Amino acid sequence: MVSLTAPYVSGFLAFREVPFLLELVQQLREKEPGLMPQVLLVDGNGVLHHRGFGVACHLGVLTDLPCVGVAKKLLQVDGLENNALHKEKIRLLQTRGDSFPLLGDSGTVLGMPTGQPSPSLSQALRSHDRSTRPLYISVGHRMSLEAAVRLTCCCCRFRIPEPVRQADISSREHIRKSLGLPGPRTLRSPKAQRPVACPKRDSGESSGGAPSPQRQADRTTPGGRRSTAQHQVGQR
DNA sequence: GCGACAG
DNA sequence: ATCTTGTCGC
Repeated sequence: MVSLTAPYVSGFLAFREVPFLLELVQQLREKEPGLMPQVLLVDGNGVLHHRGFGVACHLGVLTDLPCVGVAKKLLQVDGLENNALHKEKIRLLQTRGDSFPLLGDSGTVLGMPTGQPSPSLSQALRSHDRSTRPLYISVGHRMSLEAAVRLTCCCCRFRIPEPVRQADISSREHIRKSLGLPGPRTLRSPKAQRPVACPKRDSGESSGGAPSPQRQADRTTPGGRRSTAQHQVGQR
């Protein structure tokens, strides 16, 4: 269990979560090196970021592990917009694995002018046949966008890649068992709501024939927090 | 008032 | 992220 102190500010997610993710990787490295994953699926963006360097890039550089940014919402940056045109493109993704490149209008890659058609470093991906909502995959560290998209898709039993999904589920369970037991909403009684604690405000992989390369994700802060005035409770 | 808003 | 309301499939 960890206690997050830095507030969540869009564009600065890494400053809030990376210290804890890094510590986990380091502990794994010294205590269970055999379980060290070959790649990390990070709940957040890689280069699809205001400054081209999201949490997946931070963690990748600090751990020297290949990282993939897996976001559930489009970070509208560099001219990218979740507008009608974008939604139409999403609608055209027919089956799992279908994707399209997200190309900003800056004409730069990682902030460096190319003077050439900029290669996309992120894509919208339909990860499952049964889910219309896409995943926004972006290069984090030491992996091509193509490999990142394929790997992510191969990890999807449902919309969210299993490593991220399982981390999410277990972390929420851990929080539920420690702090009160809000438990998942039953959806039974329409009027069963807990009192509000806080009034307002605060308010490179498949080498060899050995399949099953990656595993382990990182995924951090679940939801639990929001009790005192700002933020606490992390997990794992 | 309205749009944005990775988690 | 969290919260609501509503729909659909198993």
